[in-house]
Amino acid sequence: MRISQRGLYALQALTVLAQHPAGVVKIKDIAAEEELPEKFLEAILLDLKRARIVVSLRGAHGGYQLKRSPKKISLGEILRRIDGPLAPFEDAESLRHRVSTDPKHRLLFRVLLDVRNATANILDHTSLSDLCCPSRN
Amino acid sequence: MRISQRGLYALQALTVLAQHPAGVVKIKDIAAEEELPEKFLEAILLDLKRARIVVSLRGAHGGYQLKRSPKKISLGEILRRIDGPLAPFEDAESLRHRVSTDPKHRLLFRVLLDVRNATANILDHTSLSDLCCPSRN
DNA sequence: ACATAGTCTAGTAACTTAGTAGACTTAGTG
DNA sequence: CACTAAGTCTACTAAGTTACTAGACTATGT
Repeated sequence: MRISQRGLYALQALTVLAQHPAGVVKIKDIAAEEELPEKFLEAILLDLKRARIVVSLRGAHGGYQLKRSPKKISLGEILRRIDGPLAPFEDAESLRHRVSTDPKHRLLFRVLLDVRNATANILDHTSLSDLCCPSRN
Repeated sequence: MRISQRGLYALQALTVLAQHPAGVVKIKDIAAEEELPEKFLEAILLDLKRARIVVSLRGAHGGYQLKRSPKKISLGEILRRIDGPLAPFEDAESLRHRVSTDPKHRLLFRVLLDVRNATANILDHTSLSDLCCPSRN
């Protein structure tokens, strides 16, 4: 896997929200705090909303907040949503179809699967709260 | 990190070479055996040659062979050469420059570093011989 | 000299990424 | 009710990357 700018921005934005557990935060404020391009961030937050990671309030005094406790939101969940599967290869299927013929390929696939699992293990066991407030875990 | 077609092809080609320890193998034969686009493979092998992973012989009866024992060539070395660093982010520097300001970023960087290390540990400890001839390790 | 096989330079079509522009909708305030 | 602040949606685009291909060149064995 590879984390895109989009993915990185998502993580940054969500840590900002994690640090404002009380109320909603405006896109503009998130963008300002983390120095992210506002319009781009807009699209990212919309995506995170559809993924039910954040909720939004429209109109004056609107903004975003986390839908769940930061403890319950893992980096794995976020990055899978934004950047797709955590595996080091495009899609498992195109790899898997080669596997049948040659035992070499099966072994290679196994190794790449191990890489994915190692990555997922870390990312799925690290939450937003681990990032922004390690004291109050 | 993300393994490109190029990286995958490189691994496939090298396992073919690993299975012909005796002599040289022609690009055409490697391409045929693994069903890879010949001209593309050509460029990849040239790259692997510059990386001193394979050696070539020109002229009639030319071809490629591994420069070292398959046991001594790790997937990490190959993929780093073809696809760049094994880390899940573009370049460490652009991430590192944010780190200074906010402790959040330091923690994020740490997690991503853990991912890279986990990936590297697997890939650097798996060799070509692990892929193609697990019996005679 | 001729055939065979690697080398090198270029280019290109398709796709992805990282945005931007601008109109539209919703909700609070006076 | 008008105004304003804020999210939503559609569409576009510039730049870069990827996965190739074409074709001329060079080296080697017979």
